Amino acid sequence: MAESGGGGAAAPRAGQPPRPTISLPPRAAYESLFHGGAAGGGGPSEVSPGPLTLVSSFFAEDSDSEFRSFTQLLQGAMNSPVGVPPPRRPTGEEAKEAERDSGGEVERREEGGLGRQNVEMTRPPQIFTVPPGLSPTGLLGSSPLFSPGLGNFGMSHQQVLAQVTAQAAQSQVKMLSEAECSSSLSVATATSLAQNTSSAIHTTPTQEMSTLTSNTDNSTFESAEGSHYDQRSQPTALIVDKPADDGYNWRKYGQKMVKGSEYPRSYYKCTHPNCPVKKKIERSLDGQITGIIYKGQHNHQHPQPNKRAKEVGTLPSGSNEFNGNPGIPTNSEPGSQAYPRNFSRSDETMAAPSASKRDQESSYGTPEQLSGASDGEEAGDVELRTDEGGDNEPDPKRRNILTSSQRTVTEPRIIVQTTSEVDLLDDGYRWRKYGQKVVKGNPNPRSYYKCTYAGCNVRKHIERASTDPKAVITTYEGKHNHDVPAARNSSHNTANASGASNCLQPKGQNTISNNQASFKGTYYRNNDQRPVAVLELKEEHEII
DNA sequence: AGCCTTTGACCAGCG
DNA sequence: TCGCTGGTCAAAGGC
Repeated sequence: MAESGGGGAAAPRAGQPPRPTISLPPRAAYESLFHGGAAGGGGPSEVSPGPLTLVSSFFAEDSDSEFRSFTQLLQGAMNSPVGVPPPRRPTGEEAKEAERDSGGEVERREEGGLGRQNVEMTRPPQIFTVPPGLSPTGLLGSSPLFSPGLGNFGMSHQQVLAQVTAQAAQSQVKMLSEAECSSSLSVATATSLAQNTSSAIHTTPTQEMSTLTSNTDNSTFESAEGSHYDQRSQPTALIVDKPADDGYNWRKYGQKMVKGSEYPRSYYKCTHPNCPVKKKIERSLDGQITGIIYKGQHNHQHPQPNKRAKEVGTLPSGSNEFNGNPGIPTNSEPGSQAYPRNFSRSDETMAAPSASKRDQESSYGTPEQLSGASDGEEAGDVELRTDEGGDNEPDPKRRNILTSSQRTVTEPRIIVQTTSEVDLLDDGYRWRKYGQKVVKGNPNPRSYYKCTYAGCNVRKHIERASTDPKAVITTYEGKHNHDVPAARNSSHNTANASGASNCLQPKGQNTISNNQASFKGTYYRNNDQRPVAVLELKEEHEII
């Protein structure tokens, strides 16, 4: 009890620096982005502006009115001072605020302001210049696209931010598995990614990103897996009844319904002796994880894989472990096999939705491999939060929150994918470049591609960070109305056939990588064996 | 037998 | 001071 501080944890406390704020444009302003003018009524069939456009448009209205590309925004985040961690607004408050804001001018505090501020950038030099997930996070998190005032999205952009970040983290975690198998991959990079992501999240000791309990019928964030799932009606692979499989052993010690959320919150403790790490998991009524919050740092090594190996074979097809890395040992412990040693710093890193606890343990052997972070169903929104301990805690407690909520996905779909690999286009689909543009402030052009499949209007934008051409943000827009070309698909399947084969890095499949390591996030989770490492943001287009 | 989940009760912080 | 809320405890039961 003493450690938790009760409900007060969510409330801002005296002494904490004021949270930066971001004023969102009037609802109509951004709604017009979707509807081409008057707010209201939009439908899935309507042509929506690309996410980049949305974001850019939003920021264009903001402050300097200068066009900002994803990269620019991201860079802004990257260059943001580390300090001034904004306290996180409690979920309950957000919910209330969302209600208040639902009608008009919206002003929200951007905590964590990944895209523009308070991004802790203490990562090592080799770390990604443009941390995957971080950039889009900041952008999207600030984007009116997901603001609560937009239809019934019901998500604050903080939530969105958290989600995106979480997803990014997930993706990063996933990449870790690849890193482990592939000598060509740099674990450090993955780590850095995670760090970046996490750092962006845990910007304040009391920070507590809102739980993603957004209305399931209006907005959707989900991983690519979810996307695939949705597209191909894949069997459910993510009914989660377990805490995220982060490789550690957890024991549930409580559950409670929390205000502001229709979902119950479960409390878990790391079972390791004297380990102070705890995590809270919120689930939807259907069992899907809507949020995971890690608190504290593991003071022990990551459990040895073999300990869980016994259950590996029992992993239900439907169990998706969202392996995050929630409690990565604070110190780069050599013993941390499951997770890259480099993760050490990101003690607070990721979590992932997962299946039941036992299942998750079973997957531990290759958590990242199986991670699929968010697959189809589970993939809803994933929010990874990191809470740091007290302001001056020697051993800062951090909470990693990863929330996901199941949502019905409809178009438009926005997938934010970060990758440093050249294989950006090879995601299983066929793409045709139809445009390219050099964005102000970024010497690297961001290219536009369209799916070549007849009748498919999916497009994706690829933007490279100005600071590092390999740092790429891929944004998907639209939804494939067809399956992935067989050839590539089979390839994936093959790779996915066994855990070891994950190292094959089949091309395509929403690869995610950082700019330094060729991480190809081929995370197979869906029954169709498709990689699910894509960080995807889906928005239900039922905007009112 | 050990570990875990469930669940109601209790405690503490906050407004 | 009281009520609300979140977090934790701990007994009971299950696997």
